[in-house]
Order: sequence, then structure tokens, then C-alpha cells
Amino acid sequence: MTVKDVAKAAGVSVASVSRALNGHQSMADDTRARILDFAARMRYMPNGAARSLITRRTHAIGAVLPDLHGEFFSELIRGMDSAARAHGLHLLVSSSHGSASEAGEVLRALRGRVDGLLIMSPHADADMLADNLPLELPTVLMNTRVSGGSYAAISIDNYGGATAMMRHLVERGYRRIAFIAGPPNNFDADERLRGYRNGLAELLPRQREWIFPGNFSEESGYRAGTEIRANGTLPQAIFAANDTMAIGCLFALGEQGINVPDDIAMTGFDDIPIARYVTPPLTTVRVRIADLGRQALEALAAQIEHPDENVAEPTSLDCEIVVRKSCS
Amino acid sequence: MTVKDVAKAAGVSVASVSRALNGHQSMADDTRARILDFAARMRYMPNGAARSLITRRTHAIGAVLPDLHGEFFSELIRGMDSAARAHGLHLLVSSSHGSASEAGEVLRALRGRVDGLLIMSPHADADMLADNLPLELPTVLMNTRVSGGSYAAISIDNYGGATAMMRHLVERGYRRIAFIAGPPNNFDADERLRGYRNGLAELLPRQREWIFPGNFSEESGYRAGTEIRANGTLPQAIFAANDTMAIGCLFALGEQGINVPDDIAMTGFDDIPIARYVTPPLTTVRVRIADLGRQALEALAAQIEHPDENVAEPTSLDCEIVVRKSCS
DNA sequence: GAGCATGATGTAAACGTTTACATCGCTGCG
DNA sequence: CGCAGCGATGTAAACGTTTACATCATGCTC
Repeated sequence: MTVKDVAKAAGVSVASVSRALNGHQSMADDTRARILDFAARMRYMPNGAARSLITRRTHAIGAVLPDLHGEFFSELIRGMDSAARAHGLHLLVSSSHGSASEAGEVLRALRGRVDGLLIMSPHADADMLADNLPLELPTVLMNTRVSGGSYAAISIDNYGGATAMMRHLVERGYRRIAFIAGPPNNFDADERLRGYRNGLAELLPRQREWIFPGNFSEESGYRAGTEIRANGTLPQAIFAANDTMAIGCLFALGEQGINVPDDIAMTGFDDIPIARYVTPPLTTVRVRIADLGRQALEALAAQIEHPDENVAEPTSLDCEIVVRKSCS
Repeated sequence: MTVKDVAKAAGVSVASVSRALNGHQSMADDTRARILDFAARMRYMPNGAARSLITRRTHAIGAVLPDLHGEFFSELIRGMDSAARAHGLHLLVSSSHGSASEAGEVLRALRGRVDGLLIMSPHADADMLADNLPLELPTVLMNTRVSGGSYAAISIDNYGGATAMMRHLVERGYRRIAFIAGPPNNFDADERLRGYRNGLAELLPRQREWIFPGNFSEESGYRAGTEIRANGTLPQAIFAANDTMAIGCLFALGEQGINVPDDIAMTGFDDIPIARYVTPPLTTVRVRIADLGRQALEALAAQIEHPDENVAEPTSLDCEIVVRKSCS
């Protein structure tokens, strides 16, 4: 079923069929109606690849993500998707590239398939992008440390959120505050850690840092929770670099009979939907994840529609503390 | 940057460039190396649209989903994605089509962009599919009531899981069992409801049905939880049609000082990752969601690779009861 | 040394669209 | 009547690949 078949059936040229389908103006109304009728009857559907080839538009945008695990990405994709469909764009998701070379391959494979790229990847540094991105391909970087000029970037204000949380904990009277870190070399994780460290140094200069390793997974939070007694004295509060770890940790504490918030306060980061449903409900830093996705897509769409304009300044999304019962 | 530019630079024909890039056999090793070298230096990346046009392969598959909310879809997409990348396929996700016509549009828009389709949609009945799907496009239906022949289908054994849960509750001695239903006209929701009803009728013929409306959202579970006292006597157990509602309900019960499982037992369906982290941990029906996605994609890939073979019989994925503390 | 098989490379058609340009037939005006 | 102008339609080029087929050089066999 191609445009030719429809043309032959309707007794017109391919150009007319194309014009009828794309709603061009200078056409006799009855001709258009007849063509559309034939097209519908024949179940003709234009071939996207052929169309993309000539129009240089695919109406698809690629989202390159580090992972798809958990509610964070679910929310992120949801935000992107809703904005995408508002712009008539499709969303191509790609994920879990362990290495920079794998991430590079993904990027290269997307050439000619998408009109723009949304990239969130620990491997996305300036060199890697330059190596693997076609020039002139609209791109928005999310939560990345690459900055300065050539790409648009949008981030969560991880640092601001983490310091705000530290301030909150200190105001509530907590002093011995431990931190469960995210994966090394992860932008968000690093920024949150930096917020913890600087917050501690500024607000409680006497206190030592107390950091458990983690990798954003429930399991790593759980592990941190089981090691909490290891060096004798308990912390008064634990600040996990994301909610998922906080929940894993909460679970481990529960198993040991440690009461939250009476024995230890617990806080997280992200405010994933279930944070309010765990026991006790989790005090956390709200990140409007879906908004992040939505705004990133909007920025990308703007770039696609106005390719000549300069790329926008890096934007960052404010966070806000959500107080619940996990922190008295 | 096209194949022509590379050819010119390397002083060969476009055919040679194409052959070098695609690893064809009959080529002098040094020629190939030289071409590859030029291609790399010039940052040449083949245009996917052009390639698709001639090869009739896009290496993309479309996932048409009803929604993207919550961990269910996150897991599903993750399962699909991991299988997809194992087959060298990209995943195009599309979601939240409220109406049949909107869903139809999505399907049509995918023509020529994908090698196959994974469809999970309440609107996907036989007619609608016939109207909007190009003939011969490999398709796998997920959790749908359409059956019988023309399309491959893979489902969760919702009915079996729900009856198994009823059996479990009855064995534990619960008699007054309420059910929080999912959205009307949703295949999974209907099957689970059917499991509750038939289970009740068979195992406890004396007991009346007790059904709260819901729509799979936390909020609707919460609402059901607040109405639990409405008709005087409390149920002994509540079986929610999915975990998300069970968690919302748990939260509402907690607010009213109703103890789970001592006052009321609570069970869900899906075993989403956080089900084990709520308090009390949720007894539920485990559905291997990621596996569902993975197997659907495998079935689709098989269809794509062997288009001549008959479509496989509808498959269904067994569920299993996961006993946790929410049900003594 | 002629003929031939073989392997390397080039030429050009094909994929299914869109669109610039050409053509054609009217209408209306001088 | 002739011609400009215009609206409707057709023709064909272009998009960037892949690949069937043609060509060509090489080396081998007899």
C-alpha cells in the first residue's frame, strides 16, 4: 500500500495524493474528498521512514537514560511522554548502558531516527557527546555536570535540596547525622553528597562526616541499615541520597527494632509517590520529577522548532522539603 | 555527512562505503580499514530513515500502553527494554490514550516507524486493530480480551491469581472478604474481579460480595479505606485488585487506627517492588511484570525474525501468592 | 599465452515520500 | 479574440541508503 497505489486507484497523480493527505490548500475539494476516501478504504498509511527521509523530521525524540528501575524513571518518562504527545512527538526510550562506549553506541544508533535527544547519563561528558552526537542535533542534557555553552541543560537543584534538608535536620535538633550515598560518579549523587558535606561543615562544624556507601537501590539502603550499629553509637538521623534507599534502610531498621523517628530520624530525597505510604511516612526532598521530564522536553521542542536561536541557559529546578513523620 | 561524502573523501564508491560499514565479506582488508577510518574521522553516522526505507527494517518496536503511571509500567518497560536491547531493537513507547480513536491514531502514526507492536490497551478490540494496523505487521497483544487467531497474545493469569488469593484467605480463616475493584472495562481488573467473585461463590457460598470501586490508583484505594466503616461491620480481609490501591487503603486504615493485620487483613495484586517495604509488608499475588514485558518482546522478536510461521498460541503467565505480614 | 574463475570495486536502480516546477485549462479583461 | 493570471493537477527530482548487476584486474590452469 503506497501512495502510488492510492493514486492509481483514484486516477490521480502521487502529488495529488500527497497534497490531499497533508491538507495542502490549492486542491479542488471534491478531488481531495475522493482521494481521502480511497486512502481510507484502502487502509493506506504513509510510511514514516520515507517521509522522514525527505522532510528531515521524524517526529520522534530519543530519551537516553541510565536505567529504568523504579519510580523515579517511571515519573520522568511520564512527564516526557505527556509533553511529547502535546507536541505531536513520539518518545524513543533507551536505557541501562553500563559503559561510555555502550552509551555512545546508543547515541549513534539514534542518528536519523529522532529530531532531538534528551540525555541523562553518567557517561555524558563533553568529549563523549562530541564524539557521538551528530552536529546540530538538538539536545537537552538532564542532571549532568557538563555545562558551558554548547548544550542546553536542565537539572534538579540537588545541592540546594540537600543543604535545605541538612538545615531542616539541624533545626529539629539532630546532631549526629549520617548519610547514605548514591553511586559514585553519578551527578545527582555527587551533588547531594556535596550538600550533606557542606551543610554539615557549615551548620555543625564539630560533627564528623558519617557516610554509608550506596547505589540508589533499595537493597543498598537496606545494607546500610543493617550496618548502622557497627561502630557502637547510633546516629540521630539518617539522610539517604534517595527515597528508595531510605525505604530499604527503614525496613532494615524496623527489623532491628529500631524505632523511626523516636530512635533515629530518617529522610530521603526525590519524594517518589510511595514515600508517603511507607511507615512512618518519609520526610524527604520533593523533586518534581515529572516536571523535570516535561520541562526538558519543552526545552527540546523549543530548540527543534527554533533551531537558529541560541541554546538557553542551564536551568535548575528547585526542590522543597516535605515534612512527614519519619523525622519528628 | 552522508555516505557520498565519505566515499568522495576516501576515493571510493558509495557501494564500498556501505559494504565497509556493514561488514560485507568481499572487500580488501586495507580498503575497508581506510574507509572505516575516514568514516570515523568524519563522524559519519548512517541515516536511520534512509536505511529503513530500503531495508524495510527499522529496528524499533512500538509499545502502546494505556498509561505510564506507577511501578507496574516502570517494570513492564524495563522488561521490554532489556529484551529489546538483547535483540538490537529500540523501544518506542506511547501511552495514555483515553479513547479508542486516540489509540487508533497512535497505531497509525507508528506505521513505517516500527518493525512490530506490543499493545496493551483497553481499546484494542479486534475491529479497532483491523482498522488501524497495517496488515502483516507483527503484533503481540498483552493482557487483552481479544483472542482467537490473528494476533499473538500474552497475559497474566489474573483469574488464576485472584482465585488463588481467595483460597489463601479462606484457608487462613477469613470469611468476610471485601474487594477493591480496578477500573471498569479494564481486562486485568475484570479478570481479577471475576476471580474474587467465583472464588467467593465457590469457597464461601454463604458470604455476600462486598465490592468497593477503584481505578488502580493509590488515591482510589485510600478512598475505599476511608469508607470501610460505612456499613457498620468491618470486613475481616480486604483484597485489592492491585498493590497500589492496597497501599493507599493501608494508609487510610492506619489513619483510622485500624490495625493490619490484627483488625483487618490486607492483600494486593502485582507484587510491585515496594510492596515488601510498606508496613506491614503486603501479602500479594506476584506477577512477574518485567517477565511479562520480556516475554512479550521475545514473542514479537520471534515473529519478526520468522514472519512465515504461524502465530503462537496465546500464552499466560502464572502468578504466585507471596505471603507477608499484612495477612496474619 | 589464452581462457577463465575469482575477488574487488563501481554503477545505478530502488525504497516511498514531498515539493519545486511545468503544464493545462479557465476566466475575465482590454 | 488574444492574452494575462490563476487555480488545479501532473512530472520528476531529491532525500540517503542498500544491493543486484556489471565491470575490471588478477592469477591460475592447461
